[in-house]
This record gives sequence, C-alpha cells and structure tokens, in this order.
Amino acid sequence: MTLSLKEVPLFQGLSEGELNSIKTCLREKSFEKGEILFYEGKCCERVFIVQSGRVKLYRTASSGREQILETLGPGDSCACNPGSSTWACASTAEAMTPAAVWFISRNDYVRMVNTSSKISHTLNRLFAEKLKSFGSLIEEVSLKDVKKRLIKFLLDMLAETTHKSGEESVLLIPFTREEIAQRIGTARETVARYLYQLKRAKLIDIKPKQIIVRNKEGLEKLLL
Amino acid sequence: MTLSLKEVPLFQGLSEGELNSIKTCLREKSFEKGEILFYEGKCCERVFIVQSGRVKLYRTASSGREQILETLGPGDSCACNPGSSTWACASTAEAMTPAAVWFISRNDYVRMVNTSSKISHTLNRLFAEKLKSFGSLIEEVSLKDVKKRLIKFLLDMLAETTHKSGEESVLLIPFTREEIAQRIGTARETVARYLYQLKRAKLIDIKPKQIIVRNKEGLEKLLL
DNA sequence: AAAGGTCTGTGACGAACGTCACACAAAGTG
DNA sequence: CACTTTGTGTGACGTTCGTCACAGACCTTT
Repeated sequence: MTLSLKEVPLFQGLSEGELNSIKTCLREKSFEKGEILFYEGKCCERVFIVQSGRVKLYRTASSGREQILETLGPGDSCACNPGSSTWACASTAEAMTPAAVWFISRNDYVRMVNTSSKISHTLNRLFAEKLKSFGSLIEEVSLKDVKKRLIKFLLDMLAETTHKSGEESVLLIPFTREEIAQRIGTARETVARYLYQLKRAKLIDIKPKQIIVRNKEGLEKLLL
Repeated sequence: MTLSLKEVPLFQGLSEGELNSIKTCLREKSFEKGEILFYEGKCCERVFIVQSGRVKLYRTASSGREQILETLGPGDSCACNPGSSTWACASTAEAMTPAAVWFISRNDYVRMVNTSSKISHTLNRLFAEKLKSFGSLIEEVSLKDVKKRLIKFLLDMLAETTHKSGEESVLLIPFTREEIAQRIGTARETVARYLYQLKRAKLIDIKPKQIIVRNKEGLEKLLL
C-alpha cells in the first residue's frame, strides 16, 4: 500500500544497498488538505517526495490570483536545485488532498546527488522533462485562449488516467473548478462557462465529481 | 576575441585534458540574422553552444504569434535533454543577430554527460536555473498585466548590462519592439504604447537604439 | 537623392475574459 | 435535522489588450 522507494522515479535503477542508505535520510510527515509544505521565497531547507496524495506548486500574484506550475502525485519529487547557492523556494507547495511525504534535509540531498552519478543523471532527465512541460505551459498561457487551454487540460488528464467505458471516456476529475482555473491560468467562472459550452456542444457531460468525454476527436479538432 | 571553452558555464571546472577532448567533438557554424538553427518538433540531432551573437528559442502558435522562452548569448548552451528517449525539439531556435555556434552531435553529447560527473552536476544546476526562470515567466505571463511585464523586462535588462552614466541608467536595447513583445508575450503595438506611457510619466526616455531609465525606483514601485 | 525595406507611433474597434454579484447545490458538522 | 462551509452556475459590466489600419521615421542600396 505504502509507496516503495523502488517506485520513486528519482531512485530508479539503484541497488538495494543504495536504497537502504537513502532510507536512513528520510523522515515522514503527513499533511492535511490545504496545509502548506513550504512558502515561495522562504529558504528551502529540505526536499520532499510525495508518498501519497497530491501536492500543488504554485505562485501567487499580488492580486491574490494563483498560477499552478505543476502538481505532484505519488513518487514525484519537488525538484529543488542541488547546486544553487541561493536556495529560495521558487513556489509555494500546498497539499491538495491529505498527503504523506518523505523529507530529505538539504545536506543529505546534496550529498546524495553528489555521490551517486546515477541519481544525478536521473535528476537531469527529470529536470529536462519539467523544463519541457514548463515550456508548453508558457506557450499555452501566452498564446492560446482559455477554451483551448481547457480542452488541452481535459485531454491531458484523459491521457493520464484512462478509464474507458465503451465509446466514452469517463474522466474522474480530482480538481475543483478553482483548481482547474489555477492550472490553466484563468478564473473559476470562466472554466465553468466553457465547460458548459462544451457540454452544450455534446462534446462532454458533466456529473458531480466527474467529466465524461463523449467525443475525444471533436475536442481535438477544436485545438487546431 | 573568440570565446574560450573555459568560459562556457557548461564546462566550468574541467581540466585542460578534458577540455581538449571535448574540443574534438565540436564543429563550428555561423548563422545570419534570422536563420533557423533548428525547428520545433523536428528531431534534435545535435546540441549547440553560442560562441558569439544571440539566439532566441521560441514557440509558435497556430495564429502565427510567437513566444520567446529564452535568449542565449555567448557561452550559453541549448539545454537539450541528455536522457530522453524522444529527442523532439521543444522550441525553434533562430539567430537574432549574426551568430557563431559550436555544434555537438547527439551521441557525443550523451557520452560527454555520461562520462563526466562534473558536467552532469553542472547540467543539473543549469537546468534548475532555467526551471526557475521558466517558472517566473509562467507567473508573469499568467498573472501580471503587460505594463508590469514590460517594466520587469526593462529592469531585468538593466541588471544584466549596467551602464551607469551619472544618476541615469542608459540601457542599450538590442531588441526591436517586436522582439520585446515576443519575450513578454504581447503585441508589438502594445509595447510601443506602454513605452510611451512610461516616457510621459518621466520614468524613461526613448532614443533611437536605446532606452534611458531616468527613475529606477519609480519603475520598481509600479511593480507592486 | 530616390526608392525600397524595416522599424516605429497612434487611432479606432471589438472580442476575450476577469471581476463582482447573487442563487443554488452539495457536503460536511454540530 | 438545521447550519455552516464549500463548490458551482449565470448574468451584467468594464478593462485590457490584440488586431487592423495607416503614416512617419530610419536605414540600406542603387
């Protein structure tokens, strides 16, 4: 039930011995929904890996609006910078659901990355992947209108959690409208409006905790 | 005059011997202003390091509008992903000025990163820095209005190239309005308008190829 | 100097979308 | 079960900003 270290992408390919020595550096901690793991701008004294639940990393504007940079699920780690002199956190981390995480102190983390070239390479790959998805987010927020961003979001979610049921794809959305809005960079109301526009166009159906994609191809057409 | 390998951040801290063996992998190439180094989506067969000039990495929307993700100057490298299975370029690279670059083939690059743990660590740091600045760009484009983005851009440029002349800060802008617009995610005309608004507010002066910041503190106040 | 490009300012206009307002549904809590 | 809290839909409204249009300004090239 609990996540094994072997399943953590950051530790992929390590020997049992290495995993065991890593285990000694880990400390567990649980968070309620809405609790903050760390604040943007504060000195970042430790790194964490999500064991269960979901954590969002976001930035806040002076207006109060928030933009989610990424959300982390089981196995994902907050990719702090192992070599930087300034360890200010670039974003705020908040539990979206009740969540359990492993913490690693900054010193242990640095030592870990420096001693294991395997981890260093994995980290490079993870960073590069994040860089790519950040690049996509920049493109979307800057160049695409809200409707396209929303559709893209639905299709991305669909690709992650494929629960096919016949022709239709049932999509369990573990996010509120507010959270969707924060992810695609818009306002709560706008999400609701476009969602209903898509419903009227018979492309999706809306049920309490889920969205049913009736016509995936139809949605994809709207992205062009 | 030409950039030495020692000055390339990616190769920081390497021995002469290592630098020499790297040198054998490099091939030089020059580009005219406006020439494309590689296209978004195409398979990325090689990595490059800027020797001189300036290169922009950007994404294009179907509408034709472009968003610059980053610009690279002498010493900067295009941070491709050494471990990824899919090597599709995430952006288009275009020379903003006449530019000379070193190319490294994909295979040589992968070998280089895998054999040198020093390079691997440096790459981690560079990735992390880019991740941070990408995060900032996401925040800005999504949460801040154009005026603030423009002011932030001016102040950033100022921090990079400080040419003080008495009280005022003379800022040589090597970008056209169009390029500024592409960087901060807006339209050419909007940049011109806000620039003149700032001029009317006596915060800056506009001369043919330069912008003079008359009141840095005044600009910073407008960011809050 | 004329002629052609590229870069720039400015006006006018409309669409997209953020904000405020409220009503209602759902879900937790006593 | 009331009662509060949280999430949700929808209308009305105003602002921001992207687009189209055009006129100068500047820089090359002949």
